Amino acid sequence: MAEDFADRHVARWRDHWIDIDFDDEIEAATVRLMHLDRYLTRVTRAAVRQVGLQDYEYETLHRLMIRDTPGRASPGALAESLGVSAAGMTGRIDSLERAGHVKRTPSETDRRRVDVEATQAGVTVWRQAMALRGEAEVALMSRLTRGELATFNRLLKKLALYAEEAAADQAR
Amino acid sequence: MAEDFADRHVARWRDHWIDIDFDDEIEAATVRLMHLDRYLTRVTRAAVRQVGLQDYEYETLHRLMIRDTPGRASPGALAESLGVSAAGMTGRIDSLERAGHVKRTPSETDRRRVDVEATQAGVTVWRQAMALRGEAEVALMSRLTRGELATFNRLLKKLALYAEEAAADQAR
DNA sequence: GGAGAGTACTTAGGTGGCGAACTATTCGTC
DNA sequence: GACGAATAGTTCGCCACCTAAGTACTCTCC
Repeated sequence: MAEDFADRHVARWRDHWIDIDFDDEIEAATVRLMHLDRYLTRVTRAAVRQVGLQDYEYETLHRLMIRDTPGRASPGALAESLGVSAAGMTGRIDSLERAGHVKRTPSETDRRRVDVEATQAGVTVWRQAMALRGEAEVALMSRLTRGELATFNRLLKKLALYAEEAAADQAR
Repeated sequence: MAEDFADRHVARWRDHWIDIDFDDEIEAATVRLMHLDRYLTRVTRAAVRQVGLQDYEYETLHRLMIRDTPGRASPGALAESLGVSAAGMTGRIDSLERAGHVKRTPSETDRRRVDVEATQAGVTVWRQAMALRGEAEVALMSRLTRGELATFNRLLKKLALYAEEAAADQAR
């Protein structure tokens, strides 16, 4: 197989870490993982632009839709799951509301609360972006055979479980 | 194996994509990949804070160090490889220069150019952050056996090669 | 049942980053 | 060898996001 970015990176850097434990395989895996994420981010951005959304608008709409209560959430919960501050969330919702992709409804049971709900227009534009994005993901992942993809997922899951655990520990 | 975030995500969403091709394995792999990247980003941020750097300062210093001409680059090249605008780069270098981690030297051959060079202090602080970050990466990747890690890398590389190619095509 | 702690969201003020215009220099070509 | 195009970097105005403070409620418990 040809050299990729990570191979070149590791070859260049093996010598610079005489004093710190530097593991070629681990470094290469990390670099590739981050590289792939960047690629997916770029692809998503392209899809999002095509349907006329800002990145942050799509991201917010997306998180709103993939909840267990799809299309409906409190600003706080949304902010939390997006890793954005509550103040930042207010701004995002303002923008989405102005564009008509989302609407605020005051809660009736608790007057401090607000419900954010995706409008029909919001759902439509989100699904358009998702479809475009999905195509690019399929194109990428199709480089693996079904068997390889299954293996890949099994290994990713082992790592993901650890990451979830570690993140939960840290939050404690 | 226990359920992870991606399993729950896919289970929840299988029903919502009756009209668009939705592949469980591909979706799970994508979600896990992005999740892991987030984890690595968070871990890096923690390491960076410990040595008293801002995220963007570390990132810049890091990119400066992992070039083929380590510790030395033009602002333009740096901006390009960081995916940051030239204007943004000016700001980052200003900040790093003020902190004494980097210094600007006008080029002698081409008077439009400037060289950015890491100072001794900059290299030291970067290496401290790297060491901390490396520990976390090893902890994560150690969840895989050596054999699994090799397989993981082989699959990642297939995807990475495609991503590089696709990105190059798009730039054309 | 009312004071104080806690919660949900918004407003205010400051910062990094972006696109576009600007400055200074070099290259290409006639 | 001189003029226009290209290139490197910086400055400027704007925008999203952050932290901290503010507003408006609800909950706890004496």
